[in-house]
Amino acid sequence: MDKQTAVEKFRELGARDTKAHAALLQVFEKNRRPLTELELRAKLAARRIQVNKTTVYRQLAQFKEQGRVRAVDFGDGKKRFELNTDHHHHLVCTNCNRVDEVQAADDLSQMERNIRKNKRFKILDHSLEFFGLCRNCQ
Amino acid sequence: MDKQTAVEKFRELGARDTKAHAALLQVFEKNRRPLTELELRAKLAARRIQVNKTTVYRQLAQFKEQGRVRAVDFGDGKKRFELNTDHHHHLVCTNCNRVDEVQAADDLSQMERNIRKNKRFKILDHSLEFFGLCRNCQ
DNA sequence: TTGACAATGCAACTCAGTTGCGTTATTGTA
DNA sequence: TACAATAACGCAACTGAGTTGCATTGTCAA
Repeated sequence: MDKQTAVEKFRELGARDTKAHAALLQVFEKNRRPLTELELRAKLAARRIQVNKTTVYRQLAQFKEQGRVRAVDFGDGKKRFELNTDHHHHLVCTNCNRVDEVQAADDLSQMERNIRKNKRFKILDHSLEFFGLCRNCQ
Repeated sequence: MDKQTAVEKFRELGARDTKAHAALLQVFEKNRRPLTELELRAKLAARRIQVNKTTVYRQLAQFKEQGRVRAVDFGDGKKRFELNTDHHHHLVCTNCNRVDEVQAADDLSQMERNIRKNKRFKILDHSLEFFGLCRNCQ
């Protein structure tokens, strides 16, 4: 998608180019891992950009709707968001909280075919996260 | 594990046999799917057993510590708990919220071996949930 | 420049889950 | 059976993530 098309789409949606909007996308570009609202605002604050948490949540909802961003859940009661690029899974170190990622191979496709066939369940999405110890914490 | 051993362990831990304790385990036995605190208390209430939510959470923490129960996360901000029996994954219908399960085949073992080898990440646990439409909702 | 309306900030709120503390109940022992 | 130790309990108050209502500000196209 070239810039022209991006701007067109942007306008179509009635979205406007604001400071918080642009800054948030930059933070996501620079930190390619799932971030909480608190982490996002800390990153913004480091750039001397003060944004209210309500604003952050509303931008995130918009990004999600537009498919730019994806929600990730590590099961600790906090929503995390990351750029919706290639499909991958996470390796979460339960000791130092470091998050790495693994590209999604087609390991799951056979499982998904079986589910479709045996359970007649139509899969639209899935979440797969691994928890354990990173190389430094073992 | 026979009853004798179970009781011994129970005593070792200093745990006591209370109404809430026994009733909760019965609810888990009868409803073999992930349940929220609210659902658990509703099931208990149906049996004319009034239990405070604090008590439920404390029992759940104890069950988890003992390995009797496992926490499951569907990404909706609520913790769910189910009996920690065989390892399986969930099929969550995003329309009617019905939850089915699939036995964990060894589909993931190759992925886990690759992660161990390539990332030197030691996997201790993982969570895999599928979201989509059950046969009735398609 | 201006009018429409999207974006923002703020305060108040909801809801899941937790904590402190005084009370009650279970258990092993006397 | 009585008693002391202490686990379990209920209640109220709290925390923290996320949401909502509303008045204000900022952006954009005409």
